[in-house]
Amino acid sequence: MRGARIDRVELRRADLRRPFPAGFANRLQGRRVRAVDRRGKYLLVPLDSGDTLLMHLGMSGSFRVDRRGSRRAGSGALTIDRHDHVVFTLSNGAVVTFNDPRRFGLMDLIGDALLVEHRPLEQMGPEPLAAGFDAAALAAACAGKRVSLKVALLDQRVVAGVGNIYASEALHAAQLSPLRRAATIATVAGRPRASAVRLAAAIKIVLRAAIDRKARRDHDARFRVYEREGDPCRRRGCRGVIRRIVQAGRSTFYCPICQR
DNA sequence: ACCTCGACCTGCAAGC
DNA sequence: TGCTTGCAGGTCGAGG
Repeated sequence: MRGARIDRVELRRADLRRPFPAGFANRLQGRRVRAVDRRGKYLLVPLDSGDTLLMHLGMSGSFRVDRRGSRRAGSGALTIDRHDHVVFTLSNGAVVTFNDPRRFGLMDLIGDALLVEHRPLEQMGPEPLAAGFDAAALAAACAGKRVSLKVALLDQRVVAGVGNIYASEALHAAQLSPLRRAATIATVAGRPRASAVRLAAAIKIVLRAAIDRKARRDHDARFRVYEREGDPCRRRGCRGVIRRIVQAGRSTFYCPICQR
């Protein structure tokens, strides 16, 4: 998409999680894509018009890229799935299709002046893989929080982009119980606790490893705790059995032996 | 201001 | 086979 012009936008329904904004397709058509960025779980596509296309995949959203004119069996028409909701046709011959069975995804178009006031973006915590994210930042964000550590990690204001799988994975890597109050890793006397140091490092390691696996298209990815209820803990020397609990309506997986 | 809960949707697997 | 139930990678508004 980067550098290309958006020649055509086809909306195959009127809404995803929310309605598309007024004039969505018209405001996109003919515009050039300046960049394709990400902040937390949001995709940001600034355009030459001064608008930014804001997108979120929700739970089940995905993009597919087809090459116009590429050979396909039978006709030259591209196949359309019933959950293909938006089709972008680009000047470089690419056709980018947004598919989302559950429609928890989101597309919005926001003028740059208003973008800075966009609530979720404005309040979003630090990018975990950026230099600015460390034990001190994490500890500060957890200060005074009465929620559990697991629920705090899912709060995008604490740290950006950590979802339900990697919240559990990071806590296991840091050997911290998901049930602890978030405030228990907060700063004492100006210095982050060892638990905050471990958790900040674990988040980075777990996310980098996950991105790596995806980059290598390794679909054999094995989680250490996620979806492993009843299975043995994978920590060396630990004889624990992975447990599943529900926190804030979401599944949490952890080892009750090595996570404290 | 902070927190928890249910709602929003469809698809799939397990159990009966 | 066909029904029901529960669960799924995420927000977000209502209400406590």
